[in-house]
Amino acid sequence: MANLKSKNKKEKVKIMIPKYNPSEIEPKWPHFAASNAASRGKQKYNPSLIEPKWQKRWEEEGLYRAIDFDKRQKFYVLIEFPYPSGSGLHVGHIRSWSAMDAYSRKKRMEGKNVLYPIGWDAFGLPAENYALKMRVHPSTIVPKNIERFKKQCKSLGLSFDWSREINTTDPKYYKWTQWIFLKFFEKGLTYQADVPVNWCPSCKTNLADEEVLLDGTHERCGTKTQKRMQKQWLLKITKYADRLLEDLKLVDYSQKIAIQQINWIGKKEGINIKYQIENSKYQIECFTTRPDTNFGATFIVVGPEHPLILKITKEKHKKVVKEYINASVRKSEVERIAEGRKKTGVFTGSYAINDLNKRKMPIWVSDFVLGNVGTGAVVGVPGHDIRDFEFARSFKLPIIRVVVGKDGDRSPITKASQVQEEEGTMINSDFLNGLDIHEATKKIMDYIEEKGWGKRVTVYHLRDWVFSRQHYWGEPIPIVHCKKCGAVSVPEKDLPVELPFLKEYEPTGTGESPLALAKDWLKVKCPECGGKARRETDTMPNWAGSNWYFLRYLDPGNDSALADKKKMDYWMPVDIYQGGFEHTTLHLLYSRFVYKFLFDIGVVPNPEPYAKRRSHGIVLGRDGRKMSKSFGNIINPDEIINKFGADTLRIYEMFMGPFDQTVLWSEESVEGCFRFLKRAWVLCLTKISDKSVSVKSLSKLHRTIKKVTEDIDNLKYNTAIASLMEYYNFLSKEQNISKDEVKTFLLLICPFAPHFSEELWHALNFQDSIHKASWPSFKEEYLAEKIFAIAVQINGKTRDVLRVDSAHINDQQKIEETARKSQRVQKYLNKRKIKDIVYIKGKVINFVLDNGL
RNA sequence: GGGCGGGUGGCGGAACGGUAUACGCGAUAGUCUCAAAAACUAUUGACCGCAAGGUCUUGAGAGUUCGAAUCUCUCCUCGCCCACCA
Repeated sequence: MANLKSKNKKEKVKIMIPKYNPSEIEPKWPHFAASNAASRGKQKYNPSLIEPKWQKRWEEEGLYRAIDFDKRQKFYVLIEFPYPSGSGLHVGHIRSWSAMDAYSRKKRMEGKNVLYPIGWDAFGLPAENYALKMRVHPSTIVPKNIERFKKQCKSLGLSFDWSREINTTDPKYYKWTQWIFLKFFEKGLTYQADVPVNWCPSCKTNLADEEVLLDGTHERCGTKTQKRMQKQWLLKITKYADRLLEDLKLVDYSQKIAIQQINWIGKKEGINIKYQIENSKYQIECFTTRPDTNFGATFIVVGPEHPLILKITKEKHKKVVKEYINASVRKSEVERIAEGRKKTGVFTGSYAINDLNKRKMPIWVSDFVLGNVGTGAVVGVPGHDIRDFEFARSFKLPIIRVVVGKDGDRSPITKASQVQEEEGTMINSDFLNGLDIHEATKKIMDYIEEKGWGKRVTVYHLRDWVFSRQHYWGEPIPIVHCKKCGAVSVPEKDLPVELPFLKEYEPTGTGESPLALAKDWLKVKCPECGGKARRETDTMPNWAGSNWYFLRYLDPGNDSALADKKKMDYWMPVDIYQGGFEHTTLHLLYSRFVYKFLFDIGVVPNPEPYAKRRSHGIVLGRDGRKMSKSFGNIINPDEIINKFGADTLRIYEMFMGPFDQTVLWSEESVEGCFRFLKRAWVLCLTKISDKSVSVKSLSKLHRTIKKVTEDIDNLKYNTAIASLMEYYNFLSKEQNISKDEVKTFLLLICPFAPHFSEELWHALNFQDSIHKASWPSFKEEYLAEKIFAIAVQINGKTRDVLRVDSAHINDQQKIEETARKSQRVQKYLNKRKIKDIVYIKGKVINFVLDNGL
């Protein structure tokens, strides 16, 4: 792997860098052997000839290597590393990577030491399933897929630093994935607990949520899945909930992403209230964010998983309650969805007492109450909660109104639409009467706490992270189970715990991981007592390797740490992280959590891994549907490259629409981009003269520089390309164009079309690579227009346009006079009173007329 | 049910208080050709008009403004994510 011979590599690189001399390399491509810049003008634009040539040169020269500790300012550009699927690169990958490639190239030209790396996220279910389907071992199929991806990446001319390539399935890599797990274990942030999992009764295996279709069936066999409990490893991400929320202030994420994370963490302030059960030693605790409505509580509902149920159920109700519990556990997602909001439930025969008004509230069991939300029990306030209202209606429980909304209606509530309000005043609530609901909430919380009936709590929507899978193709969890010592961590020196090679790796049917079949591998001595012990057989989820991969790029060969501290000091945090919106609440949040943990134990230098995060829109098929084999609308990038070349594909993917929005694929538009490059090719080779550049041309040139510069910075690629096209159109209409203009045009387009521009750059007799050149800068003095077009409006409608020299644009009087002289304007001004004249410098002069006509 | 985005020509989209429809696609006509393709040139929001010119137009409706696609409110509609979250 890439980490082996770093010493050798350095030497090699030295030898491999020849002086950049195009004439020397020409003979390798006989097609160009005799050509010079002038005769090349007759040469048609042929990407299949020039693209492989430059890709080879760039690689030989190591043009895109990032250099540790370089004096230039560092800039770390990160894309989500792909899962190397069997179907090869997707146009969606290319969109994201070309965009960041353009970004990286521009940053390099601006003098930054850019790190733009790539690697492979190759563990996980898709790889395992694909291997099962093809009847090959994942360890043989994964390298093949990687090869294919790599080849495709290279044919696109992406400026990745290949010397830092990583692979999550490499034991040298996952040694550190396991090491991180051990640190979590050591710090008490992992635990094992029974968690509901999806069970396929036909395949006799647990399934990940991704494998269960919306209708609750197993995607591969179509059998209805069931929920059942299984012991799993969990990570305590909830301990970091507050910091994950707070520290969003430290980073620049697009608003959409930040909001989604905030909602996902879902911090809520509320109160846990304990209700005494009548004639019983038990109390039942309910969480609520609306204690102000508690005088309106008329019943209590507990979820079927609630531990107290059978203890508090009266004898004559026990049979019915047990049946209900069993039925609801067996109920699949499908059935729940099919039921919609229809409420079911059974009465336990017990009552709880509301201390506030001594009301007896019947205790019911219903599956609309979820075991893992709040306390698993709710206090029913049917007057002001829709679900409670529906439940009360189904079982004829009393409904009391305790809040009146703005309309002041005090009649009893009979419709769901009358329930719930954001503003209102308390009624029927003793000492709360007349208070605004927000004041009332505060007052009653104080009161309940004072009386000792309950306690304020903060709850989160975020749950602890289920971190184990019963599948083969993942990192083994480095834990040993000993009868005497319990779960013991594998000593650090014994890492990695390598994944044993198993010929048969299909799910076992017992719910245990296939690793349980590796009999020899299983048996170990307990690291603590030396007694007989057994390895943990669960593997990690596919998120495990991607939690920290961006650190490994900094030091891919390190065998004594996940990465050298000094290198992390230099490179972290990631300056911009670009990826799919679908990862906002999973990968993005998880990896922030892991990074924060590593920060706490002194491994990484800062509290947040990504300074900036942006996401892109997905690419849909031409039919407007998601690209998928079953729709037959998948675009194969290789075909596009063969037909039009990588540069056309890259330009098109940037031009197709706003980067952050969903876009449709269009073959015709790809051709349009190809035509653009073809025309520009001819222009650059044929039209150059020695004539000096006109003021008008300079102005257009500098405005284009400004536009492209800013658009790339803001990820507005579609308008960047549009302005390059506009600039081409402008140049093509000029009689003569100068070498300087062509030069700048090439510099501006080179982040998007790196081969095209490199070839023409050399045709213009520049010696070194265009990608080592400096990014062009614009001068304010040239930006200013010489002639302003000022719209003359009558009551806001444009009637004429004046052409005014920039020297006169401050002279309102003169502009007014000229405007009045215009025939088109006079027609309207005639016989009408001018009420007002508004002049906006250089833009508009508006005559406001009396409308009394 | 909740959250977040959108709705502009035949299509993808620009503009985001100041000349709506940049750029590209498509379409129409022409040049070249025996012919076609390619390439090039011109036209291309709708309606009225021979023309000059005029009227209308950014999902619908109201409002703010000298001026609104852009800001505010109401409604319609499409997409994505989450969802019996107490």
